[in-house]
Amino acid sequence: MLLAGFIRQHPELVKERLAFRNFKETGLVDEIVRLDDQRKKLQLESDTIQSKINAHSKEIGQLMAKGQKAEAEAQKQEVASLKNAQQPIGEALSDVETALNDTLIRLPNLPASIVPPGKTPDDNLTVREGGPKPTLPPGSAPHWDLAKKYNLIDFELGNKITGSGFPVYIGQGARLQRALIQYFLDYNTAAGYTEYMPPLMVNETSARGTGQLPDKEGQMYYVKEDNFYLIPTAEVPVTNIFRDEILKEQDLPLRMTAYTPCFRREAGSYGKDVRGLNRLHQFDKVEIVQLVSPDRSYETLDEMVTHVEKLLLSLELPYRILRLCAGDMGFTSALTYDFEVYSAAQEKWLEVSSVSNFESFQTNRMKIRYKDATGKTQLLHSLNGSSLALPRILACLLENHQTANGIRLPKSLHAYFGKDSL
RNA sequence: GGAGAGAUGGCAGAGCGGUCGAUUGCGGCAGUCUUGAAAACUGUUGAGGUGAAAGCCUCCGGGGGUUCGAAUCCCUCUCUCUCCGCCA
Repeated sequence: MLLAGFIRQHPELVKERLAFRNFKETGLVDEIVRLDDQRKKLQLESDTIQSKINAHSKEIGQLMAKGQKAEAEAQKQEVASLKNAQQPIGEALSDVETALNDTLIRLPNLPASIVPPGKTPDDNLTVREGGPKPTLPPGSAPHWDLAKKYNLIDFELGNKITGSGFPVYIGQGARLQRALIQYFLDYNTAAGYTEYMPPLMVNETSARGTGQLPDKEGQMYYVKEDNFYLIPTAEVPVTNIFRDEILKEQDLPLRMTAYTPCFRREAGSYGKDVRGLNRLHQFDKVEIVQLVSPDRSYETLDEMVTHVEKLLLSLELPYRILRLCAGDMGFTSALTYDFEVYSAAQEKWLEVSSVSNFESFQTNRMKIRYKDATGKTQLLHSLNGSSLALPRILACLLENHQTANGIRLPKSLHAYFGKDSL
């Protein structure tokens, strides 16, 4: 969440940036300033009384030691009246703090200066395109037909076992999944990312830390018995590794990568958006996360974009990089680049990675900090991206590389898959 | 799931209800010594709120209670360890 101190200092700037994001309730900004004023005032009052109580209590101890019971009793009376005066102030303070926090958590991140204006995906800015554009042979098919033809994925079987959006990968299909995961992880660790295997369920505090709660409550699978959430992305457990930590400057930057299945309820999705591998309730993804000093986060974002771009190039897929407009960005992000690959048979672009800088929005919630060169403790910046999400990559590999006698695999996968085609 | 023990600063580990934000050791940082390093010695070393600063306030797993006063007593939750049960 945003820092209350920053909002106090720049209320108009905050309102302007929130409005740019098409956030309607900019009045919350004034509300926050007002609540924070109250908080300070009440805290000062309460602390002043507490200070007196502490002094009296200390004296009572000394009087008791000297056996001056009568004087001690008099002091006790004094403390009792102070506590009476403090009680309503303390209650008001606690109410104000709760209200302040509840309000702060409703504000999305401020968009970075280079975020393009706009409200819908149509307003996103195409930064660049790359990769080979295929010319499909006659009789070419969308991936759900190819998956059936080569017996790679059984969607109906998934329906039987669980429900829609839970496909079953079979034989070469399963093997290709494994090959992609292995390839992506190796690619990331070669670039200096440390591999993690985190839990697939997280507690409420972790879900709150990365901002899934309260924003996306209904989008996560929830285990009521234990109050756990199934992770919608490895970002959640991996970023939370460093929650409540104060890191040393020489430990930075921290680079993490993790393969996990991801679980999303995708309430409200329908129609051709969910056909085949386009949108699933469970899918595999390899994620990259970085924690860096604030002055380096945008440089790091560019590095991560290049990192993902090279990975896509190695898969020989046509891609484009979009800088998301203010209205299309996620709640927690300051700047996001989406990667889309072209699904040649469907003739549509599919998002396969989303690389974002959250600045201190997440680290403020999670209290991920470091000691800078001057010894001052300050918040780190967090970034993450997919490198990469598997299903749509698989869809595009199948569609774009289909030939009359099989599906050709890009060179980068030959060793991992053990064959050059399927 | 049952029985018992425990949770204190980066780590280890003290702490009679009052002067404890907390003894001590290790680690970290700075200095002395040294050509340099090591060793030794000296000092220093948690976080947050408020304030220009001095200071004041809060935090000893989380929450609640008793008390003039709680790291210390009580309740509760979570977690860890030991034993038993179940089990990949």
